[in-house]
Amino acid sequence: MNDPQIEDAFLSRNHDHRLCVSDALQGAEEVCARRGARLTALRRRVLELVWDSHTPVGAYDILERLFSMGRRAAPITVYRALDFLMNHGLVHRLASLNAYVGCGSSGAPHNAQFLICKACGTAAELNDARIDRAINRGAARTGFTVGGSVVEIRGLCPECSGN
Amino acid sequence: MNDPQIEDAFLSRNHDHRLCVSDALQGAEEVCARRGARLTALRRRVLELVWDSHTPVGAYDILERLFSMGRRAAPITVYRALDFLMNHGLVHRLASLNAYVGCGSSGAPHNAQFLICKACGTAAELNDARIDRAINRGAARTGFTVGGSVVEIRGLCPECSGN
DNA sequence: TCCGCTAATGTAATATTATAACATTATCTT
DNA sequence: AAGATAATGTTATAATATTACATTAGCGGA
Repeated sequence: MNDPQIEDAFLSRNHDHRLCVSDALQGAEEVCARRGARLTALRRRVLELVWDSHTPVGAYDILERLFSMGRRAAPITVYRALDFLMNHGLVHRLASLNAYVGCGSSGAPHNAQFLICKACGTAAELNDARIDRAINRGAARTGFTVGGSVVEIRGLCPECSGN
Repeated sequence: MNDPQIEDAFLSRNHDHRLCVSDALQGAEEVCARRGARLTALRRRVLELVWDSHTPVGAYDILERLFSMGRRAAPITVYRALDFLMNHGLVHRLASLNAYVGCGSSGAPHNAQFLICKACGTAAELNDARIDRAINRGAARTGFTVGGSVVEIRGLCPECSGN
């Protein structure tokens, strides 16, 4: 952390991220209120922990962080909170990582595509209608009726691909 | 199994499947021979068990079946065989199911899309270049460099969607 | 306000999937 | 046959997730 440019980038990214987290939490409050779903303290804290991480977090990471915040909890507690959050489209699960990320484009449960950087570990949500369309068409061609899809793309994010 | 039509379909499917398995094994032999890779008895048996199943199988299912064939084995044994088979493009892993399927369009490791029927559990490999293209373009638009992708589509296969 | 209902969380145990570390055996090369 | 390498065996354990049942918290109606 000696290069001032890197440091700046880091700080501003951190700052952005903090904003992002509070936005996400506020958004979540609203979504839940609108639906009469209860965003309890525990669920809120789990959502916060998911957002706090710059990269997808495992359920047991969340568990540890709860511990370090002084909250004793069992795995099931975390999984239940994550289930709730996923049902309300506030969090996604990445099957290829067994990990969870906050959902930005929230409001309802939905499919999305994820761009997972194998260098820095970040997972960006894509939501590209063209990919969905290609999937729907490809499936339809074989007579398959699409319910939902898991699309997780591994590679290098713009920052890490050295451009 | 009283409807003769269903029975016929089932039998012919089974028959096809048996053909399929022996084709797959023969193909695997050839691929491995060509590369100087050793398709040992164990690996061959694991591949056979994967193909024997009409639906994706878990590593521990394979383990059990090895036991029931009189072969005592540890989990790691199965995982190693599966690793070998995946490295040679003979088997795919379905991340959303933690399960494995035989690869038909074999010859080399590659990405593929999977159509997973939530009614009968079958997983069909798709290999649709248009989906790949959509993914590459969608990713490129964000500056992301694609290494590989996991595409697992859940829904109803033609047989199960009642058409 | 209090009762009773439901949803949420706690608690304990365990299932399921996967890997690490090191020993032994088989196979290939020379 | 000896030595090198690849494959498998053996044991233990890590990492992820769920089941079953008990308790607590929050809500709506008498």
